[in-house]
Amino acid sequence: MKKVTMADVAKEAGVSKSTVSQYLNKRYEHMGDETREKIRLAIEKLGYRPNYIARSLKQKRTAMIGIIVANIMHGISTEISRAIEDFCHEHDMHAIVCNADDDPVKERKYIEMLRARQVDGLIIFPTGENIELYKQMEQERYPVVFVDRKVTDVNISTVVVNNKEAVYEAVSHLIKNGHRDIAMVTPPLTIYPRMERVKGYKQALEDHNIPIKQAFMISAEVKNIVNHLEAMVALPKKPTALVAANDLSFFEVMKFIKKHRILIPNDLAVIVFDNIPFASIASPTITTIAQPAYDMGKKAAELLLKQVNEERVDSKLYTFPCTLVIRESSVGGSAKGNQ
Amino acid sequence: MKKVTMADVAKEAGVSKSTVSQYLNKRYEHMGDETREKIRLAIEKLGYRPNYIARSLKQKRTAMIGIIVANIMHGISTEISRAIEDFCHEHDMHAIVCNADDDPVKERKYIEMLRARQVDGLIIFPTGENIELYKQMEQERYPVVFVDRKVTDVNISTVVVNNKEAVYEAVSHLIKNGHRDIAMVTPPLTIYPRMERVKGYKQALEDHNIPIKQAFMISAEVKNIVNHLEAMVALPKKPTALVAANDLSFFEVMKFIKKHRILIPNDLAVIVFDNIPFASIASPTITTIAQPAYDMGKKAAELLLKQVNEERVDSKLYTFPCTLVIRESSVGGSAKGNQ
DNA sequence: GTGAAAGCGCTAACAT
DNA sequence: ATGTTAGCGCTTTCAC
Repeated sequence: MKKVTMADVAKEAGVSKSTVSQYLNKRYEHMGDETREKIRLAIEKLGYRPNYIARSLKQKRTAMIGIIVANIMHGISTEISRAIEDFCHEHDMHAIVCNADDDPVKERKYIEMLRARQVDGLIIFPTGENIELYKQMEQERYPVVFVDRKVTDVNISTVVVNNKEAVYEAVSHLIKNGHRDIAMVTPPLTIYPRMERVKGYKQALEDHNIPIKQAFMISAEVKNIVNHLEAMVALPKKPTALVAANDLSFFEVMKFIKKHRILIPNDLAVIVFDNIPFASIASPTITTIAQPAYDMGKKAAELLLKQVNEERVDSKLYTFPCTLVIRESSVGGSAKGNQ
Repeated sequence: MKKVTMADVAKEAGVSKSTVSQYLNKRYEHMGDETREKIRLAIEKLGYRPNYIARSLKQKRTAMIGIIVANIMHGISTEISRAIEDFCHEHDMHAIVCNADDDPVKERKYIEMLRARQVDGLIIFPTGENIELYKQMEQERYPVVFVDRKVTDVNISTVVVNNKEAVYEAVSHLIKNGHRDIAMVTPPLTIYPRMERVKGYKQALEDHNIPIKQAFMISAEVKNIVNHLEAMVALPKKPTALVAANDLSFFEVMKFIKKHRILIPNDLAVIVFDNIPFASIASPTITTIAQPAYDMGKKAAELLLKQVNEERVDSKLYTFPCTLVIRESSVGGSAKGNQ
């Protein structure tokens, strides 16, 4: 584990450090061809590798950004992160991903850790709880973009989807197919997207003059969802359709469905918010509300890099539309199966 | 985006930089209580955040390690990475993950990029193609651990599973359940684990006096697997059971199964190498060969951190046993379904 | 075209 | 118990 520094290369090549530096930064405009060759040789001979840490210290720029996802278990986080990374690589930047695990304390820790490591900016799927910290970054004009969740009272560029409208469309689709007893399953309504999704659900029912039944509206910790489902199907009137507000709650629904040998879509039509991996290859297929992860990630990265490059960007909300990916076999042509 | 440096804190607190440095490194053994308090106040007042880049330059240690996965699409990579990260965090280190995408050129690029960023060590799921580079790191005594794949001719600590034995066990299980026509599906046999898995398959058949049929042995690029399956079921004698060598080939098998409305396990018993997310909640359930991802990741991280801390570690091969997770409904009690 | 020198923000002897 | 000093490896004026 030897250490070859620029000084060693300079000495070996018989030039000065600054010339080597020029070479490394490909500024060979004013550089003799033979000097250039000497340096190339010296680098190769010594196996020299530049130290980006030292460079960053001087340049005040690491060419790294941080991504803090609220919860890596949500498939959508990974998809968006991948898109961000791709965009970064195209611009010679690197992204480092951290998982806040839905914990504001961890979120704060990661924000501080990444900033201490001098990342050039941050893309955050905010827990929403560290308002003071968000505000401080806003005020310092530190480059930040929020994704997935809107935070009130903070003026930071944000990329989200049209949660409410997308669920509205999905529920309307079910209604159009004859369903009137439609359940919704969601983790606790602590964060913005889930609240929006429930709004869309309620609005759709309302607009079609279907009363909202509290019993069909399950909002509980993931580990308790199955219990609530048990209670729901014990009712005299069972739902014929169900909307899961995200992948995690959907997995619980699947466990339940499997246990009770419920058939999709005959016994129960199912729609999920989120791309479920293999939704299309599983039997039965599952209708999904797909978020445009790639576009969102790309947009977020683009907004961040603009800020990093000191372009003036006024913070606004970018809302992307979801797509209802209808796989008819999962929704059924009618609600008769269960009556 | 102001910049508050240690000097500012020192001035504000009326002490010297070194005292502030001591404070930050929690070496307050020999520090007056009121000095300590003055510094705390100054830091808070100025909103000072230490610059880890500068610290790293001096200390020659970044408290970061790199993970280079061969292909992030393999679920196992993610699982092992998570375990590595957990272990790192317990030891106040951070891990940054890169995806070589099965491309030796990208692998090389990432190795160089991460080393230029001065990561303290590397955990690599090697493509196996950059032998010279591996050897160079070995020779420089740069801390490296390989995971998942053994590389011949390079003396680097490696963590793998007992691929051959695990498949042997799985195939024997099928045979015990009456199957004799057992197919194997795998991506191209370019890398170590796949070759081992096929060896286990062949060995099991041999030991049970079942002739190996070339037609039942599909080894093809993922996108061509479905075509090969089509050809296979067009044969007069179809297999009654199938082993998929990894998750990616399994997904292809699932597409095929769905298209032809093949029932598991009645028409075809299926076993997959790799934990398939939701194998247990999907209908039908799938029997899997589970790799001990957590243990592997932990072991790899442990081996690496030992090297980072300059403990002498002799490079050896650590082989972890897999578990055959039998979900009977997916394997069937007999092979009669298809005859 | 190339070199000398002054830092970037921090740590770690060594003084005091 | 606190301050002084000399770098870490690189970039970047500014001379020559």
